[in-house]
Amino acid sequence: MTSTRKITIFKEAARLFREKGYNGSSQRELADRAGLQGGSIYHHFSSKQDILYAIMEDTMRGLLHKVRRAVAEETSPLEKLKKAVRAHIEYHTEDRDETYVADAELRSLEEANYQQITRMRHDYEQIFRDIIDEGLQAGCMKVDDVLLATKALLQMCTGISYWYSPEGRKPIGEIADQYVELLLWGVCGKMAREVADGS
Amino acid sequence: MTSTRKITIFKEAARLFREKGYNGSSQRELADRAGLQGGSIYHHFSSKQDILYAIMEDTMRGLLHKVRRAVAEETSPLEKLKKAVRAHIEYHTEDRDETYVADAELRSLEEANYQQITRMRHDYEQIFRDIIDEGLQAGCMKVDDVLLATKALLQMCTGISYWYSPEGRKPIGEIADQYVELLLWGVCGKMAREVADGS
DNA sequence: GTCTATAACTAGATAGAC
DNA sequence: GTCTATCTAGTTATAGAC
Repeated sequence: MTSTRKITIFKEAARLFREKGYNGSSQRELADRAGLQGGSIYHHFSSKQDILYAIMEDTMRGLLHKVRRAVAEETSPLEKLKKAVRAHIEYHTEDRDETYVADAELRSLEEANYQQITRMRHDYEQIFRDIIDEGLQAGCMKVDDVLLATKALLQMCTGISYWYSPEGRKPIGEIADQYVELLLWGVCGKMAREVADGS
Repeated sequence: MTSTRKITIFKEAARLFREKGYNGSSQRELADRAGLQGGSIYHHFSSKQDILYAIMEDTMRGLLHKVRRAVAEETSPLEKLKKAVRAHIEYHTEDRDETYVADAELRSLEEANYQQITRMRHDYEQIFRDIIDEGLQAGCMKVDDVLLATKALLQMCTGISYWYSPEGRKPIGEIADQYVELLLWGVCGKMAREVADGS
């Protein structure tokens, strides 16, 4: 992504696709928002599908990178999970248009692109699955089905990009903290923990 | 929904919209799947948007009805939450095409329809918000922000309609049980509970 | 690198025969 | 109640001027 024009098209596409969906967005409206005429887009991207794929690929690559880095700093499964979830949430609030599109438009990808992005999504989920596996072995976590717990966890956190707004009442850090608390302790666990702690 | 033909179009539309999205689905393909010619659809529905609205309205009404009934049987907040979540999950697996569309195509609704469905969604979320509020007051639940917890909870459970398949390895009842466990206790809470119980 | 013009096609919806 | 034929408008993408 060298030229600034290409970046503008990329960002405006993410915003437009988020608002109206990939199939509900026309190349003309995208061009209009990016400040050029319809045909000019094809100098920067070979097709509308090409733009969608760029958004998806960039997002998955960014997520993989950020979460792997966050996890690498830690050794305990609990700290790894906290860091991973925070990184996931930060990315989903900072680049919320792109992550929303990456999450909602899987079905709009053509076959080859779909295969590639699905592979990256699988690698991404694997990071979380591995952490929970470690947590079970270390005895600090307890779930019946790791795959199910991973899906549930990610769906809950990904959902933030559906409603989060930077103008909202709560700063990102607080939202992330509360999601971590919910994931670790649920709506009841904190009571049991206080009993266990004798507080 | 009197005629069987209308029901067929309704069901096929839910399936098609789920697969390709509202804007990615053509009236002709829908007609084809429902076993009639393009123009014939307009004898049963006045427009494509009308079909989408029917799916959304029917789904929200069904969810409201089912979850309210489930909650009405119980008095304790904990049992209410369990029943409500199970009802939500059951509905999302039984009518997974409709619930998927109802969840994913909000942005494809025209203004007046959007307002109506958003109102129903608000009422639906209110049921869960009220239960958690009761739980806090009764002292059997503990969360920092009820609104945030409600959103997180529903997003996690709604996500089931994105991956659930009736041919899958796990029966619905088991999936629902494990989601309830996760929501109540998180990935760590069950350890603390065992300590508290002295087991 | 951006423009205008347009080709080739597909969309939702309607009209009138049966 | 379903068909066929068709209208109008919008779609992605390309071509060639500047």
